[in-house]
Amino acid sequence: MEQISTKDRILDAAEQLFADRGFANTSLRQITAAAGANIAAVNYYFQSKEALIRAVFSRRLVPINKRRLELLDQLEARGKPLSVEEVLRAFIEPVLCSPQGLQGFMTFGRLVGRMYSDPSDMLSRVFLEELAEVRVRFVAAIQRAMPELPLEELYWKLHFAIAVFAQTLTGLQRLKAISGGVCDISDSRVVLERMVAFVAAGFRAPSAVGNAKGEPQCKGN
Amino acid sequence: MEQISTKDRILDAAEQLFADRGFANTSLRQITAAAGANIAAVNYYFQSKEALIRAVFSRRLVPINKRRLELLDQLEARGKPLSVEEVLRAFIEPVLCSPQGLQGFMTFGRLVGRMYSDPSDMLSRVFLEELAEVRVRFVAAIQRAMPELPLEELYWKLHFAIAVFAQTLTGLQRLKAISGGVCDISDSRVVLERMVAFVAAGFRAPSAVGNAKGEPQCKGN
DNA sequence: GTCTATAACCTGATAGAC
DNA sequence: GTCTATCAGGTTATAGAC
Repeated sequence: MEQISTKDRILDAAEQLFADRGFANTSLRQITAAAGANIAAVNYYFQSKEALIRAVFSRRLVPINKRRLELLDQLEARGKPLSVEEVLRAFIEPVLCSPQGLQGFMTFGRLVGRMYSDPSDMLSRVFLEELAEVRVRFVAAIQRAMPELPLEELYWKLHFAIAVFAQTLTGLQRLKAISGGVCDISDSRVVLERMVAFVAAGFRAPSAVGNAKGEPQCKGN
Repeated sequence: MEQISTKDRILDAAEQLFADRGFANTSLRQITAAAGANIAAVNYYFQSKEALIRAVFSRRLVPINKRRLELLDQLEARGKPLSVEEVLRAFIEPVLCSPQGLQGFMTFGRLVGRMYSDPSDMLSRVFLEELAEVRVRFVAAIQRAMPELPLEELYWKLHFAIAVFAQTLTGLQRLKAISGGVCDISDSRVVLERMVAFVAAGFRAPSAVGNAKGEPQCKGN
């Protein structure tokens, strides 16, 4: 019952450690030690650290992206207009509902956030590649949900939305600590709805460029 | 005219490199090379890499935090109720209006974002310490601006707000690239107002917990 | 498939000459 | 103050035995 392959144990350990400490701060030795495997094994199954990172990601992201597109298909098949909330939910729900339950969503959520904010060129490239199709579909869906929104604003707000999703998941423990335990982070459903409500309101906010004509308090900019 | 001290050249180079590549991915050798200094100099002026990181931060953050509190004092001295927008502006404006103009705001903004999302214990500790006083004051100010907002919700929304600020600044170049140049990131005033409008709308969004009672699509959570 | 041993390299930090 | 030289330890990756 408990026989998980060495390859999977390495993937599991890598996922956990990358989520906890980031990519640059996690060595292959730490991973193989945690996995009860030998340092050479990671090079036998994967060729390099970079390839291992890719594998850790794809393992979760491929089914998540599949589920995202399914949910979007369902929404669109319904025929009638989409709400921003529905589109946003279709995007995040598959992350929160990972097969490992809450524990899994915490781990992979942190991992996604780390990857999104990692400075490495390779990581952002992988991240964007892996999300390319999903991105196109969801941008179109939001455009259909808010046809009056100019494209430039849509991109800005999408940028903000991704920031909320990514940083919220990586920083949940910090939120709990800073709030002195006031914030309950144990129910992924509540986390999802809080994020969606905040972001959807931001999407509906009126254009901000008018305000920017105020006195330029930043001399030189 | 051009004689900047070695210490300052190291700080400048470190700031730029940390912003570009993160902390773990930047070596002291790269920094001293970029600064035209010797590897031993960084250990002469600062004791360790950790101390250098602290110094890079304090140099900018101390005046920024001072200005933040000044702006908040001004708002509160005015006597009458604050709006969320005013409080948020008082928090971010000092970052955007760094003395080095747009270039400086881009660099330090990226740096702040990196620090906020860095996995290292030491960095998050420094970050929170450096922000402790400012945090208390601004939490109180937002509470005064939105007295009806429950404390738990306030913390959640603050978490989202910080995410938007931090990730937006680190990812401005990415936004420009993904949007195909549609998004203009050159005017810090516009960036500020877009962030403030989005976040303020999120703060005013109605509570989301009611929605969370829907069918638990996440089995097991 | 899994191991040991090792290559080749980079890291932060420091001692000591100038 | 600024340099060279070096230390002790970490890293990824690989060759070759079992």
